[in-house]
Amino acid sequence: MAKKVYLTTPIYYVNSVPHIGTTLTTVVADFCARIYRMQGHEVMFLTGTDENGLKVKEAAEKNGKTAKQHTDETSAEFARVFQEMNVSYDDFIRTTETRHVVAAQRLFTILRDNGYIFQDKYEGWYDVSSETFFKESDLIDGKSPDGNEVRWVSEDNWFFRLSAFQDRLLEHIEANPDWLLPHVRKNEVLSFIKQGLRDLCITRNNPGWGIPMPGDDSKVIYVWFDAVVNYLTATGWPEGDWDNIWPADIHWMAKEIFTRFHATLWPAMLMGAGLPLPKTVIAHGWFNFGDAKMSKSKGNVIAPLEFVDEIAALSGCRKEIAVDVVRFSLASLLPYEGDTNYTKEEVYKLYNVDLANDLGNALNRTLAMAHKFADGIIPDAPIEAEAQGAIDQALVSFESAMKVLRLNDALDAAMSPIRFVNKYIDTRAPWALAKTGDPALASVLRSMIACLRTAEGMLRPFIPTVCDEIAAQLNLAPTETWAEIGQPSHLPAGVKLGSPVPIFPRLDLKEIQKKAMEQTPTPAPAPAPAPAPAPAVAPVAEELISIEDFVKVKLKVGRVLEAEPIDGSDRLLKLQIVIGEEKRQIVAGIKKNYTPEDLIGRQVIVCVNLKPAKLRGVESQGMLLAATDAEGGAILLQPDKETPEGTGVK
RNA sequence: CGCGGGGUGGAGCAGUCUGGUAGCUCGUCGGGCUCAUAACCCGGAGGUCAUAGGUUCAAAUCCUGUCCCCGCACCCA
Repeated sequence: MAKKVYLTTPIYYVNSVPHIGTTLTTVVADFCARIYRMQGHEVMFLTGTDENGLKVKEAAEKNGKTAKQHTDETSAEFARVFQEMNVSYDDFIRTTETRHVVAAQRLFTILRDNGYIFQDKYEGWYDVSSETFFKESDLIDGKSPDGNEVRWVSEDNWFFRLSAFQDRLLEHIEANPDWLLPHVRKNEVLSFIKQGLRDLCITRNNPGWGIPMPGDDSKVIYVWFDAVVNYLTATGWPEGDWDNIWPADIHWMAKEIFTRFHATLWPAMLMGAGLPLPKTVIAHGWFNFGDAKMSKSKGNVIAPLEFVDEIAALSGCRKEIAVDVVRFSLASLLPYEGDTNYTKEEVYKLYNVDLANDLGNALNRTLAMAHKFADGIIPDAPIEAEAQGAIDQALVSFESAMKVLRLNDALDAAMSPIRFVNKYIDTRAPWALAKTGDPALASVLRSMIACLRTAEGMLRPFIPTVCDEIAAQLNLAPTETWAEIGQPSHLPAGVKLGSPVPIFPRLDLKEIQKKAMEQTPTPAPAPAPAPAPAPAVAPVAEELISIEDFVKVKLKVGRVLEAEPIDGSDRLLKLQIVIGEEKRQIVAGIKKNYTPEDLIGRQVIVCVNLKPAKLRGVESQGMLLAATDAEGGAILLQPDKETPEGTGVK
């Protein structure tokens, strides 16, 4: 039996729900899975969730749930979104599953037996606030690179001898130029490795959640060390015919987990265990969201399923078609090397231009002409050389794009018969041929239909539902294998074509823009001169919260005692604030508009029950309330009159 | 000298590795067609390829310097 083609996405961290970026990675892998299946391979497509790590436990407890409840719920949400997005995964792994715990421990043991994991009394500088170890040479003026206090620690831990693999990794990269893709990323990895790989501390003290280290329950395996093993777990390793799946053919991911983990740590682990390396490791870039970075506070995070519903509602297309619209947009806007903008407006444009005007309309006009000039029957006539050439070229371009997994270029190739046919129709003008009774008409019509049939096959991995619809309107069976695309037998003559029904009703972009303007009151360039009552539409646009929700936020009056800048930060100031009896350290991003001198002695409003966070490694125990100016600078709120510190605010 | 990415017609990008007529999508202007979802097709205008220097017969592309922008540096695909 031929080895399966094995494709993976990263496992997603269960502390957030899937957004358009998560969906991008997963859907891109799905494109590949569907392409390989059509090309006759047996495919194993894996995705899943990463559920270990201390933060998972903390997040669960914060929400009053057990870690298990929390991970069950979030993991199910990922699975639901992927299913709705028509992602054809074969297995969904969760790192809390027994099979994974067993595999991770097993690999740990093998590496230890092979001498790549060693116990050491760790002695070195430890930055408590960022929970990171530093070398002597990393320290700057006796502080961590982030400017935090470090302390000398000496404790038992377990290390992975990553440094032992430096040369072998470099050799492997040199010997396999397309192992790491795209090449810009490969270059990053090369320079990262050449800087020197350090042995990695791969155990942590057991917080009661995580995979216990074999032979020592007081430690758990470091999350990243366990997470990458999932790719091996899902093959059944070390039992059964796992090597019918492993090695992975493609690990897909986004760029931030490429260099450090998938292009160095993971291959080194495999080398150390004597296991074959994945054949291709590839990272895509990020989506940005227009002017603004994606951030929850700005509310510009695109939730995939909501966006699907929105497209369906705006255009009137079916929801399953809207899913394909989003899939199409992900392929089309895929940030292969750099980052790229992903905005709803951009997707609407793609919808109209590529899907409605080009693809939908090409199908529509072709079917209409076939009915008008050939009784709706696929003519028995040769395909014109020009059309066949375009079809062949599309297949060739597709193939070469897929060699380096440029899915955006592959999509372009799949669309090319459509772009061709629109020109072709214009050049050959079937209506004119019909008028003069030109015998070429049958060939021209058949050529047009052949282009659509080709696109139906080639676009199928990207937009399967749309392609089903195209096949249905052509009254042909859906294309199943890549080999049949472009073959004469794939387009039987004499078939009675269906009637044209628009798949993508055009979007009225002007109307959408107008609506968007109404919903988002344009940010006032200056403070509004007249305190006009808030427009009635404003609360509708935002989610309403109850008074119970509001009072959860505990606000108090405080006074700034001390203020000092934080090294290396353009925005942050470290403040000591007195709030009644209490004194707190708060880190605030207000350096743009305030100097420390401005602040000392000043009264401020503080949110006192915000979860403490570390900013640049400095603990912040609350948040100052402030307005945001046009440049993103902060404008602090303060009581209108002197107020005793500690007074509640609501 | 923290790390990374980038500066190419009005907008968004490709081309840079492997030097050789500056390309794509949108917009804009003009024309064509009438089969089609006011869609489709053709053509025009618009670029000193950030900047200074160097290498070369030849530079957006290679080398050196300078300026500018963005992301990261909690978390995040």
